Amino acid sequence: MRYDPGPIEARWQDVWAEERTWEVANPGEPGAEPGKPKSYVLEMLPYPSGEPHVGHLKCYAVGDAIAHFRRRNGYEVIHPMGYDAFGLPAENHAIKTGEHPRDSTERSIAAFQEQFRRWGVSIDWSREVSSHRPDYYRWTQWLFLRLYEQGLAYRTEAAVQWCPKDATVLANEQVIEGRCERCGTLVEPRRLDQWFFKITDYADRLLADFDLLESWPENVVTMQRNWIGRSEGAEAVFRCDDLELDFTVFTTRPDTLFGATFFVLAPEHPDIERLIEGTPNADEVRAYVADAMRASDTDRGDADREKTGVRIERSVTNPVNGEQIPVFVADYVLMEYGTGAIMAVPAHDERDFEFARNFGLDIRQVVAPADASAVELPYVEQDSEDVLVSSGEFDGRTPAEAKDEIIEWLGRDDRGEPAVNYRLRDWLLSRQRYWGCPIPVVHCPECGIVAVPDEQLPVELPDIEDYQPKGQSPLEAATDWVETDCPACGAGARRETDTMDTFVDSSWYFLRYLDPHNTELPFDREIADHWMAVDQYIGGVEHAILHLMYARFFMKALSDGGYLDVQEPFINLFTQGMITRDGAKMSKSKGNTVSPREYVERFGADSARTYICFMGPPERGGDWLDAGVEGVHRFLSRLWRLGMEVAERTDPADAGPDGGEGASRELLAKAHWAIDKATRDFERGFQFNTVIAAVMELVNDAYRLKDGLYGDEAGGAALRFATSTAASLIFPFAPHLGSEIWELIEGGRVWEQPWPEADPGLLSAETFTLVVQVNGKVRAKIEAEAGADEPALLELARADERVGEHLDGKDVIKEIVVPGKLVNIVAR
RNA sequence: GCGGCUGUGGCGGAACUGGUAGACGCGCAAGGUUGAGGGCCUUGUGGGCUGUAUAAGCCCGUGGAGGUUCGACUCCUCUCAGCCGCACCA
Repeated sequence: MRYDPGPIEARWQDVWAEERTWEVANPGEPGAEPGKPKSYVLEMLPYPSGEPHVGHLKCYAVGDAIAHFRRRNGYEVIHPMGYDAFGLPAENHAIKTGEHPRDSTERSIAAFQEQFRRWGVSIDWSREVSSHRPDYYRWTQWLFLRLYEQGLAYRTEAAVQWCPKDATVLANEQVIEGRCERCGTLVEPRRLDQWFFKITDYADRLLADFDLLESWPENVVTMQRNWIGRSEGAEAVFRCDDLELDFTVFTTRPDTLFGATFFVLAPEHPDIERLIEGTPNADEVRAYVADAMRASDTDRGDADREKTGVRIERSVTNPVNGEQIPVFVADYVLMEYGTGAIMAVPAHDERDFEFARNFGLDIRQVVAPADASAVELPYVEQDSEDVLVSSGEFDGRTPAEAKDEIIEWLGRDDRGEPAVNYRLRDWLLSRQRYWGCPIPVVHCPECGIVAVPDEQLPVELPDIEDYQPKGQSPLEAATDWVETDCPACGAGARRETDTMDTFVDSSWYFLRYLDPHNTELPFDREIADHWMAVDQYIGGVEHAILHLMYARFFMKALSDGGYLDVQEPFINLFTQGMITRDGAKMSKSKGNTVSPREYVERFGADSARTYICFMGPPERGGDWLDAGVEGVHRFLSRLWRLGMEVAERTDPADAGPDGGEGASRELLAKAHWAIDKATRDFERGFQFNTVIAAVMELVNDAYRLKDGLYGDEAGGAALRFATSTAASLIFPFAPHLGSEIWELIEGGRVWEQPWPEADPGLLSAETFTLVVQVNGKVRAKIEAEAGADEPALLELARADERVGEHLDGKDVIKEIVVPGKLVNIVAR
């Protein structure tokens, strides 16, 4: 007899599909269980492309284990699934093949559905959504309009990052080292009208509300903090008297204002032309600016690059001391950060120092150690003991004191004020692409931008012939669709042809799952408030910044609009590590991919899932080894055979598991130990590898004791209990086999059973192994009675022959006794 | 440069609040079952040394160096290596 997972898995999958086992009802609906606490277990929704890979298998195996564990611990678990179906890969495929992205996407979705069912993931399929379907994106558009009404969506001309290959605008987050995240092409700047979400309005709340989270990986929080990049400091006004032009700069070091010896503008700064007009080297400046604009962001972003710049024949006034300081344009100053202009303090800033050295400019030290000892310039690191020098009335103040005092002093006559600056930019959400959610506005020559009325939603994506990007959205070609009437005045108007960034779609999908068939609203507020927030979110770290921050922003914006209560969408976040093959990231080009389908067919879904959870802590990555899957498959086979043999050999009428001695007692104790161990490790978080190891130990012991290999044989009741317990504990990882063996031994459905509880009476043994140390080194292990007190344990320890040898001729200085554990005798 | 994480056998990894380092699995080895192979079952498996019919014993060992402690993979200081994120952010 041989364990053949195929028929077993198919059978249980049919049961779950026919009986709709994993569906849960909303409050007030038939089947709702208001007595139960809710738990929203959610894995990041997949982007359907081809068929699922091992990363998906890992994500859903981990999430499913959590979902099962919570269900059996009395929670009403909502565990839905959907597809993030808009996006570039499908569109690129369409460009190449001419196939409609909808067709390839639907095909892929079918493959994902088939695999998820085949994996036995406990999904509530009645809540399935896909972002590309009109009944979903209708609500994406609806939500966009609500944000628009709240003033959180706006359109403006902006210097954007343009990918020439994909012919589209990219968000900051999609530009990696100056290259398109997707295709690696160097990004170019362009000025275009673009749609933005005002995420910057929420910068402080996005920071503060980290406090509302229970458990997020530290590194994700840190990444978001850095991305938001809040810095406190001051704005100070440097005036160009010639032109009566004020330049505000942001600085985190107002204490060094007296050391500002020159002033630098970013090449993109809008006032450069005014400044240089009529100056002798205007053309030289223009040439520099043109060069800088042409240089790629990668080149400009390189901190090691030689500092270049050009002098503008103007000066500005340092507000703290009235000094006229020279003005430069240099590309090390970025237009995107602060005001695009800086005060340069070469003595206390490495970049300014380098620039000053290249251009022979004054370097004036204004902060020095308290003992006035010489320091090497630039002196950047601050010490709280430092004092200001050459700073007029502020000499002798510490930098911290000086910061506040100088800001206040400047503030008195409007030369400066405290300021907070962020690295975070507004979210550029428009894309000049076809396969996305249309932005529901029209452009009317009379009324300007007009929102499409709610009752006309969805603005459906029209079919087009040619997907090739041409620098504008391919939707421009759908003339019948583009030309429309203004909803406000009825005059001829044109539809917006940009589509939304797919991150908009995925910023609220977890709300649609809650009320997926609502035709009046994206979701009912009461239902959303019932299920939200997500109690456990699971996904890859690659979404640490983008998706997770956008969804947090959406939540806050919707909450401000009164659409729901929750501030933070994901209370607990778990980020899984990546599975590699031969130590390398899997990729089709390397040919080292692992096809879940192949392994599921060969070893069964249970083996593949259990292996993934057994590889190691799931937050870490791991290298996929065929031998590892085989090992887990061997273990599941052993469990299956154990079940078969026990079912045949024993009888339900065998005496109950309460009694027993010898081998029976030992096996029962092991089973209860495994229950206890598995439960504690589950509750600790994601310690799946040790949960599975505990079940393996139980199965090993059952094998050892069933035939009385080392003494007497375990009785039928003990064997039955051990076997069904193993099935019950392995169920969250291997749901099919767990169900099969449970049914075989106990009858009924294991998932309807509460999670087992360990019997404390069987957990505590009558004896324990006393470890005896002499001077901290283990010298003996003695069986001792569980309740033995300190003197008794000491006596036992001293009576040991080896211990005696090690104590021989020595004076005992100290004796440490940890009851139930060990004795340590210190002797000299 | 800044921030975060990780270093334990041949490999993946265990070790809860300091108390038997190496659970469990892979690999490897031996024995059993089998016509053979596979499969399955059992046993062994950190390194070194002593010892032996079988035993057993001693020393070393969690990246490295110190420290705290009766006792350290675990706590502290310094240090090395690797991975990830951000990076001219004023």
